[in-house]
Amino acid sequence: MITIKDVARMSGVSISTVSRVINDSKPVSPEVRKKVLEVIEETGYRPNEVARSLVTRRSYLIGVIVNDLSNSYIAEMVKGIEEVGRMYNYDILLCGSYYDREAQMNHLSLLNRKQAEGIILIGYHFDDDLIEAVKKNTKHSMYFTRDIKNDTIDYISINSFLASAEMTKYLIGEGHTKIAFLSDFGESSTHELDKINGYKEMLKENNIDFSKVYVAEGRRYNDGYAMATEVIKDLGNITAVFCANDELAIGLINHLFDEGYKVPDDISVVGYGDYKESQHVRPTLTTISEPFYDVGAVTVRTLIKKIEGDKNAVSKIELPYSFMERNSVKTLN
Amino acid sequence: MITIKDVARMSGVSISTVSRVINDSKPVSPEVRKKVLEVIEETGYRPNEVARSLVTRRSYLIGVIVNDLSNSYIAEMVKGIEEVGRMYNYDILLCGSYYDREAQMNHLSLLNRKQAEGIILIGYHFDDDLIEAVKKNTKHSMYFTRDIKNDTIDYISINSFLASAEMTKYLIGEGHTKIAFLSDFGESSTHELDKINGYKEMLKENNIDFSKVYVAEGRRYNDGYAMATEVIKDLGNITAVFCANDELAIGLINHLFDEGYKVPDDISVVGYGDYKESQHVRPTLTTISEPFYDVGAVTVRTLIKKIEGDKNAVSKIELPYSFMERNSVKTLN
DNA sequence: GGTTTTTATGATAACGATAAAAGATGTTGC
DNA sequence: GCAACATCTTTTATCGTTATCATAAAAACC
Repeated sequence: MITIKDVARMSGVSISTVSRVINDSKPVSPEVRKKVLEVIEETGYRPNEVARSLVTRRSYLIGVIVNDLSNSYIAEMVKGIEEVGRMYNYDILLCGSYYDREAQMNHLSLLNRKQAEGIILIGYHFDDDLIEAVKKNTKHSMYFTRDIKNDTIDYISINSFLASAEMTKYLIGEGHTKIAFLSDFGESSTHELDKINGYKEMLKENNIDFSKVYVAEGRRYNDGYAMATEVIKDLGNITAVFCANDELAIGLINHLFDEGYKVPDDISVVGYGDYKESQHVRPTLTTISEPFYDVGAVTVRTLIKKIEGDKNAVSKIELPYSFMERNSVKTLN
Repeated sequence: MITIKDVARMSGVSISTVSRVINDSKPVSPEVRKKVLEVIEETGYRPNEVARSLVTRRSYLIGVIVNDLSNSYIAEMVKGIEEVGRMYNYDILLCGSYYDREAQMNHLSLLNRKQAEGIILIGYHFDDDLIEAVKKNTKHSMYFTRDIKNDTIDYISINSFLASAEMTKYLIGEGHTKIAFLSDFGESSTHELDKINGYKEMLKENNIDFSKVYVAEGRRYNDGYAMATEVIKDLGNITAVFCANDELAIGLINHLFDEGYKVPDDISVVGYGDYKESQHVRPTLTTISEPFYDVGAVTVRTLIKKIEGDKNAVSKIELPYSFMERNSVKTLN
């Protein structure tokens, strides 16, 4: 390993001078600069960032704790984080925690020891003590999405209450009055609760008495697939199912298909999130588009602003959603 | 920030003693140990890994350079890398390069400066000079998958020639003789070339004269979608299309569907890779299962072995594939 | 032309930890 | 009782940088 010392020796100057050339921090005479750069070029010298970090007290490291990278929307967010983070010269240390609290705690501690300058938590169900630990140990942090009990933390999200209400309104507009909602974890997070509330509120506003909330075991494809048996039982009573996320919806639609029912002819199904997959299934899925890439991008940008001392960095942001009409809803009127 | 110095002062011992307690590296008397641990507990002291790295010359950092994280199979591999890497106490620094050579070079340089102990490249089309740069600057590296011109580098892959031949054999067994192959980048990488060769070889073995290779613009959904127009033109002449990857296949199937053609009734389509999506579409896709999670896991495990000095670490591994029969092929005999 | 100011460079002390050598204390053996 | 040894602890050097301070040389001033 070649160090700054070697470069100094080989160019016949002191290490301070080499450091100056590298960082452009103080004036250096043209001849000396040229010589030093030549030696650097020749030797392929690269400054050791570990040593640099130690003395500058900057790591340019952002830790991302994420439950499951195999979720397509999470991958999309991470992509946004990585890409924008890198634009600002920050590196992304990825930590997969797979819904395990102990793993999350370990990652937090690790990121701390590694001198990470900020932490992004992606997921829904963070325990209070995890959040306390983050607040206590980390200078800067951001969350996606906000959690039910902690409104003091900084987050980027979208207004799921409004989005959900708009989707419900659309279904009503298409002539549906018997609309069920398929929730993932029920009312355990603000985000999910908002969706249910938006749905119920819009029904109320339209003087529709009927409402029904299914609660799936989880939020993945299989959980939606499993719920189809319930939905099939109720086929006479409902004409549409509003699913809390696209994966649930696709699982549901597929199981209905496998049992011989057609969407949207036999029943309409809509999703939420606009995961990449929702354009790749047939029928294409009518859904709410959450801009996951942008969420990641804005999250990391805000975090970097905070790291760099911007006191005015707005840190509770709701990004706009959009409504994506596709082919999974039947018009009844 | 509380340092080892503070802990030493507060426990009334030298910093070396504190270091020993932390690392269990040399004997420390029970009373002293207890006292030090108390102080650590009280103060919430966490050793600074940056400083530690500098002196131990270990970073426990593995860099992953990946073209596009929004590919579901890549996300799955990264998951395997992250999870197994962490098992062995290594951290994963994620670098997205989006098919940009300059970005790849920058990442390489960055990982070097950060003292990464190993690098994993995930993708297909790495330039020779990138690979040269990796070989020159990095002690240890692994690739997925192997590249056409560089057989000196270490990789984990699957035997795509055999896999492709097996799939072709299956189609022939189902009575197909007019089988087309939809390639992604043509013959630009060993991996892709092997597939084409496996397909052609099996046709030859069965004395089938007909062969036809479409070359798509890229390897994503849209590229498959676009190719449907070509396929439709040939509908009288071919009965099956073997796609180089699942995303291409799904795009193709969907466009066929959108134009009123049914798979597998009007034409059979098979894929390659067993991406998560292939179970979530209807019809479900018959395909070759590449164990992406395992590929990631084995890749990182092998890399760690090399880092830790295991001279015998086998570094050109082909993992077993498996054949997944689903519902996208029509039996003709 | 001597003093002051500017500009370029070098020497040295950090940063927060580990590791090797040296020192202090206590224990054992004969 | 003193040498020899084991056990624990401190001292000191080091990792590869940057930052501060000091110094030498050159430029500017009147």
